[in-house]
Amino acid sequence: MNSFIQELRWRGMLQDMTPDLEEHLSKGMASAYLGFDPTADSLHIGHLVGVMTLLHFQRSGHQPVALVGGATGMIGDPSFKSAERNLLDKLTLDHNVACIQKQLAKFLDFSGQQPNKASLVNNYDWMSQFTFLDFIREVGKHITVNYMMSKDSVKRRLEDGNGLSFTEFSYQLIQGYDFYYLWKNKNCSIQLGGSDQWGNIVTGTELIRRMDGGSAFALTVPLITKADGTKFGKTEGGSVWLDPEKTSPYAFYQFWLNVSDEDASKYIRIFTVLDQATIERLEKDHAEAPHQRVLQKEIAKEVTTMVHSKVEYEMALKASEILFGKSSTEDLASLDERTFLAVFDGVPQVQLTQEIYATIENVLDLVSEKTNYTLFSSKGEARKMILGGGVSINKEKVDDPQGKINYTLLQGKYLLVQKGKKNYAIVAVTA
RNA sequence: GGGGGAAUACCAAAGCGGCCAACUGGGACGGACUGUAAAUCCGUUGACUUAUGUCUUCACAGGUUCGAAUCCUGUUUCCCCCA
Repeated sequence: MNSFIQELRWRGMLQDMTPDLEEHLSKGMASAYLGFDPTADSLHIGHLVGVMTLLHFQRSGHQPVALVGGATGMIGDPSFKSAERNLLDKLTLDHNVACIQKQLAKFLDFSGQQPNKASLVNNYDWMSQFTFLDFIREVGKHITVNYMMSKDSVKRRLEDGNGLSFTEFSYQLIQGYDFYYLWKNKNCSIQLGGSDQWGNIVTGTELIRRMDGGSAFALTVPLITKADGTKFGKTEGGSVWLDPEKTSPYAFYQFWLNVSDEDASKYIRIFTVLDQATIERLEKDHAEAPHQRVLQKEIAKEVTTMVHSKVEYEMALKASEILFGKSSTEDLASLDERTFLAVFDGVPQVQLTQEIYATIENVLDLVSEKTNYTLFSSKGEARKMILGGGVSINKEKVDDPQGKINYTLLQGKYLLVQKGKKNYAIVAVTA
C-alpha cells in the first residue's frame, strides 16, 4: 500500500511533498486529486504527467480523483505566468470540460466495484452556487493577504511590475477551497500537481487546517524538461495533443520516437508503466546499440497504445516504416487504398482530373504549378530541389526537371510526391 | 516641445553613385554521412519553362543622374539625449 511514494521516487516523478505524507499513505487507502485546467478542448502531453501520477496512485491501491476546473478555468491560474490571462467564456469552457472529461476516462478506471475506482469532479459544481459574499466571509476570512502575497508565483508577478488583477490573485484561494471541499465532502486528503502548483496546493492544506483543524497533504511532480533546453511537448506544429483530431496518432507516435537519447531514460519512467527491471534492461540494450533506439521505440509504443489504441499504434508503426524505411515503389503499390490513405493521413492532397494530368508535360510542372505549389512555393524552388536531389515521386528520385511523366499511379489514382525526408504530398488523379 | 540617429531579404548585420538580387552570420530547406539523432561537410534561400537573359526588390512618395540601396526633398515609424 505504501509503494506509491517509492514508485514515484524511482521514476523521478517526485519533486516535493509534505513530510508526513508517507506515513499517511501507509495507514490505508487514501484519496488524492489532481486538477486539470480546461484551457483547451483537449489535453496535451504536458498533462500526461499528471495523468500518470493519478494512474500510479490508483495502481498503488489508492483512490484517484480527477478535477476539471470548470470554475477555476474561468479565472486563470497566474502561477508563473508573465501576463494577465484572457478569460474564457462559459460556453467554450463547458465544451472544454466535457472533452477533457472524456479523455481522462481513457486512463483511469472509473468503472467497476473496487473501492479505489477513480472519480471525476468539476469544481464548477460547488463553486457556482457560492456567492461572493459568502465566499469572502467563510473562506477569505481564514487566509491573510500577507500569506497569499508571499507565494513565489505571486511574488514574481509583483516584482516584474506586470501586476496581476484581483481576479487572478484570488485564484489560489479558490483552488485552496476546492481542496477543502473535497477533503470535507469526499474524504480527499491529498492534492497532487506539477511543481508550479506547490504554492496553490499548500494554500489548500493551510485552509483545511485553519477552517477545520484538519490535516491534508501535498505532493508535486517535477516539470518535464528537455535536455536541449527547449520546451517539452512542442513541435513545429504546436502542442502535441491527445485528441487524434488535433494530433494524428502517427504524429503522436513520431513525437515520442524522436525523443533524444538524453531524455529517453527519463521519459520512459514517467510516461510508461513498465516496471523498473524492464526499463533497466531496455536501457542496457539501448546503451549497447544506441542506433537501434530501443528506448524511443518502446516509449512510442507504450504511450501511443495507451493514449490511442493498439491498432493506431500498429498503423503508425507501419506508416513510419514506409515513410522512413528503405521502402520502394513496390512497397507503396502493395498497400491497399485504405491503408495507403491511413498511412498518409494528414498529408496534403491535391486533386487532379484525368484530362489535366494527361496534359502535364514534365515533372517540374507536376510538382509545382499543377499542384498549386503545395510542396514548393515557386518553380525556381522546385527546380533547385530537383537538381539538388531532394525530390522523389513514388519513392523514386527525380533528377530531371524536364523529365516526362510516366509513373504508375498507385492504387490506380495516386502519386506520392516527396520533398526531402519528411515532406509529402499526394496527387490524386480522378476521373 | 527642442536636438541627434536609424529604417536593407525570415532574423541580425554589411554596403554609402556603376563591379548589387545585394558581403557575412544565424535560421530554414535540401544533399552526403548517420539512428527519422547529434556533430561535420556541401548546396539552396526574390520571381520567371536556367537565362553570361528579363522582371520586381533595400520603410513610403517624389526628385537629381546616362545610372541610386547609396545623393536631395517630403511623409511615416522607431531609438537616444535635453525639457
